[in-house]
Amino acid sequence: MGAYTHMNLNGFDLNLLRVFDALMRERSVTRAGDQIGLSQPAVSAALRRLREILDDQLFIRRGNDMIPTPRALELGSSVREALGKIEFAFHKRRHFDPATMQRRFTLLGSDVFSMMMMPALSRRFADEAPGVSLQLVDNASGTAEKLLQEDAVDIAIDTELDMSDWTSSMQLLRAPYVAVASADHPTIAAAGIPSWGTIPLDLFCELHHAVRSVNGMVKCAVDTSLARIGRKRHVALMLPHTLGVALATARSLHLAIVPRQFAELVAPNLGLEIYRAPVPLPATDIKMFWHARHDADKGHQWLRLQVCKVRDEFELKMRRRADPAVPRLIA
DNA sequence: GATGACGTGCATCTGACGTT
DNA sequence: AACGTCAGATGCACGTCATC
Repeated sequence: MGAYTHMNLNGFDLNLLRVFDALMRERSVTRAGDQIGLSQPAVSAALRRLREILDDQLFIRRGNDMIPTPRALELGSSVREALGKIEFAFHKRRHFDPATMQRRFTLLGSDVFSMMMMPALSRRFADEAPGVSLQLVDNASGTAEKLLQEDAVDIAIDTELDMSDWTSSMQLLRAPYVAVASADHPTIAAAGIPSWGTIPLDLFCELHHAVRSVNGMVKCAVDTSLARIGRKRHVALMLPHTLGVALATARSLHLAIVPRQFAELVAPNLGLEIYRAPVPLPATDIKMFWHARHDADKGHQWLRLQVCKVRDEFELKMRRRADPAVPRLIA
């Protein structure tokens, strides 16, 4: 840090930062040039000058990929942030008004997110930004990163993903897990387990489970926890959506592990009862991801703010309903 | 007008990688 | 192993532009 404090910027071509940023994004000299309107030799020459100035290779060629050095990775986010601020300063509108915004926002999220957030989000948009249309696409395909890069979606709501460094993100929810079963499940009733009671381990493993799985693979924290103590559960039903799992569970003798917020939302309407699992179930962090190119976009900022507000409202509503002993839902 | 910086297009070399 | 393909690096000639 100290070395930069006295860095002389006289004669430093700030366009080199655009080249650097494009290289960080594209990992290719040719594609970086395409992106910022320069030829490949021009980008190559700019990279040579950057290497001289920073005394670092910055990108090392491996096949058809340009791998950033630790120094480049260290600089990447700072350069993006600086360029974002410059772009923002040049393009910001003096008076941003959601009421006059004409735009379509596409969000990527699960049916759980859809049920928890979309009704309130849609109300907010109808009230404050009537010219904006919202679309939620299912995240079952597992291609969030690709869709963000292609600008096919504005925001992806998902669990902690191994995203590229061109994404920005923020924590949205912490989702603990609970077990749900039909409120008149005879075996659970016979065992005398109250609502929010813990299902005994033997019974937990004997009951048939319904799980959400988009690709037929079942790899949940509950299975890991069971395996650790030499036990396993019987998965009898796999469905691609959590709501489908909840509906099937309500109308069968199955047991399901679902996010707690979702369980609390649907249990009263579906005739489900909520229980605790006999093994520890680590909570999942749900994050909001977007492309860093939208960091300074006023409309996008407003969208992100609305998602956070709806999240806060939802949290408040669920805390009012919940047992005071229940821990906070949001990290 | 001379000069320097920086761009382009083109040719060529080089290395990685996939295919045969 | 040989070959083709792809993409980055480099050098060259030349054009444009700003500055002196």
